[in-house]
Amino acid sequence: MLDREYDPKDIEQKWYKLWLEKKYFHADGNDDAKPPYSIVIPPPNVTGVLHMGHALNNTLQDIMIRYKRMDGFNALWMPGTDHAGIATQNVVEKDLAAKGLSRHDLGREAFIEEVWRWKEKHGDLIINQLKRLGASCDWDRIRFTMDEGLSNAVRRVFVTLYNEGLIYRSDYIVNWCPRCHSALSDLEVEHEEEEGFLWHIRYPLAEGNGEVVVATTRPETMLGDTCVAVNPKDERYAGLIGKQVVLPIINRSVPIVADPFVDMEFGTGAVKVTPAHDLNDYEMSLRHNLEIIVIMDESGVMNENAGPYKGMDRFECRKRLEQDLQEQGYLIDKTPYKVPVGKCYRCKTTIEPYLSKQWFVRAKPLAEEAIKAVKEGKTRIIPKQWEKTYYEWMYNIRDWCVSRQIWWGHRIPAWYCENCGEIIVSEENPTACPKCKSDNLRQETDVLDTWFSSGLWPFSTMGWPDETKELQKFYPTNVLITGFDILFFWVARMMMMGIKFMHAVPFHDVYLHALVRDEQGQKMSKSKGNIVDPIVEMDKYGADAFRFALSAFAAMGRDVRISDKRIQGYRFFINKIWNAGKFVMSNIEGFDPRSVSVDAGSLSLADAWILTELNKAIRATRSALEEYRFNDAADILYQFTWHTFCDWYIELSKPLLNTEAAPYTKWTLCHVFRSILELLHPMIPFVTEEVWQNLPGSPEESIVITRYPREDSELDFPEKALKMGYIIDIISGVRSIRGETNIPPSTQLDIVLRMKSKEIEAAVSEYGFFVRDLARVKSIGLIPEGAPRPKHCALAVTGEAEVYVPLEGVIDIDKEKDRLDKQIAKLEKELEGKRKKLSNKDFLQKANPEVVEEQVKIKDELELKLGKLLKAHELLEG
RNA sequence: AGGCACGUAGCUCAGUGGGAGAGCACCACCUUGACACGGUGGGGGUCCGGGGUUCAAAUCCCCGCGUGCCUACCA
Repeated sequence: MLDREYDPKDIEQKWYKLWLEKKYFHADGNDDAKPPYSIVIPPPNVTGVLHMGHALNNTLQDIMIRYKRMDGFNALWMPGTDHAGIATQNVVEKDLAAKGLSRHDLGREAFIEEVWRWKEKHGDLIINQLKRLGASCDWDRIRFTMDEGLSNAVRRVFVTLYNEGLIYRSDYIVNWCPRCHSALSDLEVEHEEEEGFLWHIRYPLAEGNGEVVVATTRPETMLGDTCVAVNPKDERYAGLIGKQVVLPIINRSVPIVADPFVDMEFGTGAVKVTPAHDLNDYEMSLRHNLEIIVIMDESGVMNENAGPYKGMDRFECRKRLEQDLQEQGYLIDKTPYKVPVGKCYRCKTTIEPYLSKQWFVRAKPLAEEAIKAVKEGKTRIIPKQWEKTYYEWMYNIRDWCVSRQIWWGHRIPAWYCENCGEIIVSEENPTACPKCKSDNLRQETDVLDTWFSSGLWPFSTMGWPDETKELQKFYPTNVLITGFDILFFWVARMMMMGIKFMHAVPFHDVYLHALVRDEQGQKMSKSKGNIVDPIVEMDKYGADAFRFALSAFAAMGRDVRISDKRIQGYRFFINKIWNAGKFVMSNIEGFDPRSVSVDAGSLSLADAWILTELNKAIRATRSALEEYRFNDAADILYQFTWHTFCDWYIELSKPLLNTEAAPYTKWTLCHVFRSILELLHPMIPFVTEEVWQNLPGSPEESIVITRYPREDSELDFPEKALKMGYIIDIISGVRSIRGETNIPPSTQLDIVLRMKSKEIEAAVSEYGFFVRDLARVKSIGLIPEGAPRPKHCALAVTGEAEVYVPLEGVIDIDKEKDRLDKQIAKLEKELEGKRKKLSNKDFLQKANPEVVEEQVKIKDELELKLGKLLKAHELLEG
């Protein structure tokens, strides 16, 4: 028997523990009887804490995997965490800093050990939070991107790509974070517009009196200028090309060159060129064989090439330089200007374009295959609108900078021979240079971008490069569920790597869900203080309510707006289920569902109706889940559970439970309610298990492994369901009159019905008690069609009946007149539109005949209803 | 600069060619033996503006206006 109120806390823990003990979540690699179904988790950062995005993402995955598991699949949900190079290193460095230490104090090896210790200590926090959410991952298989197996995969991939010329090492301008002291890929830079300035600076000619004025948003880079460029077509500067100008302050002479890249319209049409600190300038320097001068160190501090500014931070330098230029008369103009600025996605520090030697993946050839796979439908991107974004990025893909100057991560398997300069890239640590046999080898200190290893996730987690039974069975995975924000970061790279190394796409479907925002649609951030903490929500309302809220809002627009209040709303839904459970249980005590065999003949109208409705709900839910329409699935089940089952069927069952048909009603109550729990289980696993366990005659030891409901044609009774529908309409009609004319619920009514057909009249005669009970009616009179209408009555017109409620002595007749007036006005407006449409010759000629027919039918119905209402109004007059 | 979305009831959003919908909020009534975390009934909308296609447009097309987001080597 269930407690008075539903209390999630103990119940959630109890069941999750049992599910683990029973190993329900474990997918058996040797089970060949069931078809496989697999999902790999987007691995959260090992240092992470569960946020709303994780909660949404993992709830959706759990819904799919639980659904498929129940539906007879060998379902594998592969879990794990990501080592998150920069993020994790930052966290541990911060921790050290609190003790007054830097990573350099420890040295590389000791620092890495420290990170591992940190991981051991805090790494399972987010895993436990996922368990709290109810995630049914196969925890026996949990992986970490730095595990030995996965690290081997990384090495294999790196070496293979290098040997095929798809990885190369080169000097290039990269996005440098002066705070993280590392290069970043293009994707790891966030672009923002900042309020800045456009400075106009005078560069005097080396010989003679002329000058060239350049415009720049970053005056400090002037110190590294190696030329000034103008457009060859620009007549203003035609005579100056080839001459020298002198850089103010540092008095270095640089040439004026002509390059078509220069936009004549912008600024003065003359560009200062700083090859070491700007990508365009770098490329221009290659075209003109220019000198390259690096003016900052890796912390963004000016170096010896900056002359008097050496040792200053880049922004301090800008200020001082501006002052000096001003004083010495070189600064001509300074106007406010919106400047695009790149920021480090980890620490928001302004990125410095910086010339350095880095490792790159040649992305184009890999991208081509990844594009093809989607074009050919081998992988579907859902919703489809994202396909275009995917193509757009893939077509314009640039080489991927994969080296990072940090310590935590997969160290690049490359060695440099100190003797002959040979580069050795190998899976095994080399002992001697293959070229000069020297053993004086130095290993590359850079590590790989975290996304490099994440890109291998769908197959590295399954044991690749070994040929495992898991790979054979579960690769490609069925679906990847993730946020659209990492479409390029992760999805695109898994596609490239999966196709390259497995010769098959990593997943058949990619479902991209929205980002979670706050009530006002704002991105959640600590600084805004608008963070909704999943753990807090689960503490307050339970994991089920929280999960249901997430699935209900999953596909609404592009954002998921979550608020405490909405979660509370679904908490009420959980409680509703609980209470329905209490009702069902108390009424079927001692009843064995297996003692009854149901058939069309034995079932009452209400039983037949709800069973038919159940079939509809099953069909709709399944198709919603198959198409990842999580919100639809949630809506359908919310509606069916609350309004169809609780509001109508439970109420209808009450009178039935006192009749001799009671066993059938008990059976139906039990069957439908059990089905509801099973249908809902993937979304709200805990409460459904608790209630389900209390129902008699459950086929399995847990709802987790019971069969997901399927449509049952044996339990489909459309004719009876239709009749039940008519009776429901009559009840609604009476209630409506009662409500609108303010007849108190305590007043028992006498009503008179006039039915369209004998058949329905018979049904109403047999099941009049439904109307009496649910509409609080004392007596039901039946009059034949064509018989005179009773006087002083309120009228409700349904499809199959006219419902008369005598009002004399019951309420104010005028109120009923008002009510009818309103309905008449509404109908007349509608009718007018229809008549107009149907008198339009063009419509009759050109519209689809079925449409015309339907419109005529609607018009007839409206007219009939209107006629009855007008008549009723007349009768009220007396 | 280009791209992708979005603009429907007070709020959050469904609906995507033929009778304007849901949840929450609101109003009225109701302590009926599953549930007041409840029940019953109800009010509320120039479907952003303008033009076009069509017999018919919230729905398709174009142009505005507004709002998000993504991409980009605009000094």
